[in-house]
Amino acid sequence: MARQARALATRQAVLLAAAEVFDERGYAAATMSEILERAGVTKGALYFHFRSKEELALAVILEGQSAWLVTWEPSSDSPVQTLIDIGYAFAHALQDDPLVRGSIRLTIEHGSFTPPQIAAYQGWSDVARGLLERAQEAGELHPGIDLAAAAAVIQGAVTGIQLSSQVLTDRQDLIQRMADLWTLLLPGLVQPHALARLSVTERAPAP
Amino acid sequence: MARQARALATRQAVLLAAAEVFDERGYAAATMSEILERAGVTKGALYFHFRSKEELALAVILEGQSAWLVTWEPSSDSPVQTLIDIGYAFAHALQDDPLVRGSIRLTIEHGSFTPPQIAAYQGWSDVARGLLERAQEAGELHPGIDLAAAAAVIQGAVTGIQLSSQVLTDRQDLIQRMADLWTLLLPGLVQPHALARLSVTERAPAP
DNA sequence: GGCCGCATACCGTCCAGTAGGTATTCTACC
DNA sequence: GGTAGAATACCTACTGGACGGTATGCGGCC
Repeated sequence: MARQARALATRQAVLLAAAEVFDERGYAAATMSEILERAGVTKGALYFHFRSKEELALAVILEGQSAWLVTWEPSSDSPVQTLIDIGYAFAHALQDDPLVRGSIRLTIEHGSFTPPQIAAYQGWSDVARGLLERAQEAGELHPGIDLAAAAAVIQGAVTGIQLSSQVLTDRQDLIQRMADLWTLLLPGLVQPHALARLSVTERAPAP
Repeated sequence: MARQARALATRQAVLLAAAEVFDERGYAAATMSEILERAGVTKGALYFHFRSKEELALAVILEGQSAWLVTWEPSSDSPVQTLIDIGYAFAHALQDDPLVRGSIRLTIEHGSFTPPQIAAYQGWSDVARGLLERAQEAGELHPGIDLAAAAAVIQGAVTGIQLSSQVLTDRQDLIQRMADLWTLLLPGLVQPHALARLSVTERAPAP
């Protein structure tokens, strides 16, 4: 066994560099050479840790997903408030964490990695769906809401808003766009009495 | 001068094949060889009409945009109804028109073509914004709505829903997802009396 | 001293783009 | 209304370079 610390360090360096390059160029346009260069690592080192470009990309996707899931700790408020908070946490991860950025770009770029992509989309939907179920049980939603449909809409809207914000302002207005989304979306979802208790804009500025 | 009919035909064949391949593989992973093969055209012919791969992609983007804009004729109803109808027209174009599909994929895949991409995103926003302005003048919207923000949210949501639908179901549930979006979104946007007159689901089945 | 972790040099493939020639179609003039 | 010749449209064969991946060698921590 005895995994050496140095090995882990270079593995992380490669992963980080790969995430950056994949985020900037996309999978196909990214070259191993640029990843090597940015990681300050040679080809042998990289191919010792990852057997192919595709395996490296898959690793970026998975690491990015877990890296961002780690940051999510459910707030004790209403389920809908938790959903909103998750959205903002996701937004900040997208702004700050290169691994998450790379992971998202590879996920959005469909083509080569169908299974993990579907998992990522479905994962978001499932989280939203679960929270909406709890909200429905708590009587916070309008009656007759189709939970699966609502969860899918939220997942899609978040995806698209993130993408638009990236293209148009390099994600600088992402937080504002999320607030606008909730402002527009919540009245059709939650009942007024629950709506009044929600904080649509971000509550605590990121530390 | 004297554009020959045959030339136009091959140009169209190339454009169509390119749109298909770009749609399936993305810009970087698409190869000219596959485009040639699918178009039934040789390299010389292609490079006579398009000087480079990038120029070909730009042509696909532009043709796709105009191809889809052509189909849009404003209905005489309320501005918001027009917005809904445009959404459905766009959805059908995405399902049926290869040029539109390819154009959208190249647009979403940011990287090489920044100006036309921004134009595409902005264009959608501007159309939505204009219709919302008219709706506001007609007193159909809630007071205090931020038009620019609402337009941006709608544009982003449509983008994301289209993308999710593509990845998860190859756009088969796109129409349903659009209906779900409007169901959830409109209550936060338009006043009840206007809402009652809107048809959220698609009105006339596509011919 | 043995194996983990990495370095270097190299290979086969494939791809965008080009050079030059050939076919097709239009124009002009008889 | 037929034909020269010019412009347009297209074809074939090729090139140079870059890319992902591998074979083999080597140094340092157990």
